[in-house]
Amino acid sequence: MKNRDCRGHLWWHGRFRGCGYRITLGREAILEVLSRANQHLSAEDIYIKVHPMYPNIGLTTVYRTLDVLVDLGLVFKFDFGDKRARYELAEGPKGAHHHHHLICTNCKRVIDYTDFIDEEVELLNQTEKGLSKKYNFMITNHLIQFYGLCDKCNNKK
Amino acid sequence: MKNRDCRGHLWWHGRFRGCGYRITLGREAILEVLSRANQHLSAEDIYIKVHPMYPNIGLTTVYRTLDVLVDLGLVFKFDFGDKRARYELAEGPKGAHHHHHLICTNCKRVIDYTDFIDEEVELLNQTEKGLSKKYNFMITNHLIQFYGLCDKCNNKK
DNA sequence: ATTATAATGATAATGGTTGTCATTAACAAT
DNA sequence: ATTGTTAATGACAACCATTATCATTATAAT
Ligand SMILES: [Mn+2]
Ligand SMILES: [Mn+2]
Ligand SMILES: [Zn+2]
Ligand SMILES: [Zn+2]
Repeated sequence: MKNRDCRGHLWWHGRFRGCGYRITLGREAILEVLSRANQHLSAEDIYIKVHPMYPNIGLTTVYRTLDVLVDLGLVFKFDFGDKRARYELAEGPKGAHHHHHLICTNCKRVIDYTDFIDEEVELLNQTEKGLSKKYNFMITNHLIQFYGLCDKCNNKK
Repeated sequence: MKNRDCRGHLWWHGRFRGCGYRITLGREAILEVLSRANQHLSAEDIYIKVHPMYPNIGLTTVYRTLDVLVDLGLVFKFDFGDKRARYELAEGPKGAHHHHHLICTNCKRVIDYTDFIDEEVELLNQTEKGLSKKYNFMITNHLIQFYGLCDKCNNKK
């Protein structure tokens, strides 16, 4: 019975209810899968992983729930160049764990990194501030991906 | 008769031939369209714009040519969240014009910005160097996009 | 328990992109 | 200029992730 507060609610229930969304078994199962996963799951990945605990779920519901979660900012949706969207929890019970990505253009491996160097955090803040002012643009989020060859693919050359 | 060198070759012919690719009318037309465009074109956009100067071209050829151009690094392929890929010349006769993007999550407008603040360039270099060492990852490119609300959409609230 | 309606799931449809294959065009060799 | 090799093309079909539809069910307020 983890990740529950004193009223038996999961950490995301409040945010959900606050926006008029209902708590359903399917949504519980999908969020359970997302919070357990440490990879970047596709909609079908999630659909398959949810089946054992909730066999009646439909793939359509997975897509719809993911849309809601993305809208709420609870989940990030990524495009890593394979043809399907990839989803990843934006924040968990322990809080946010924002990170950036290294993507190998050869083997398509994706490496998360959260260990930003100080300069990177500082630069991002300054850049966002500068851009906001210059273009009168309210920045709420960013996507930063570095492409290249991972250690394995680089050694093969 | 612009963008030609003394032998009547367009600027990209050398790179093309060097990789064993042939110069065809369709490819000339597609690159012409790409170099004239100042927006982010979809494959179909390009197909339509090429028609007047080369009516027999097929959409398949547009896709295939774009694949080649992306492989050669002459064109960048982007995903801005609408369902189609967007293409943009990576370098022209005047050289590269790398830039980053501001994307309005409301009206989907995309703003290019090349006027990096000095710190941004410096920080990017440092970050790439740090990541390369830490993960033994050879970085060849990066994608940086800021999401939020553009001036118009922000004022409507 | 009743009620209003959000959510679901089976299914069909959509649409951007890719595969197939016979034909054509590019270009190196002659 | 002619020929031969083969990359490139285009019409068309197929693919497949994602959406739309709609009758049914489950949620939560009353
Ligand atoms: Mn990640
Ligand atoms: Mn751009
Ligand atoms: Zn790799
Ligand atoms: Zn906007």
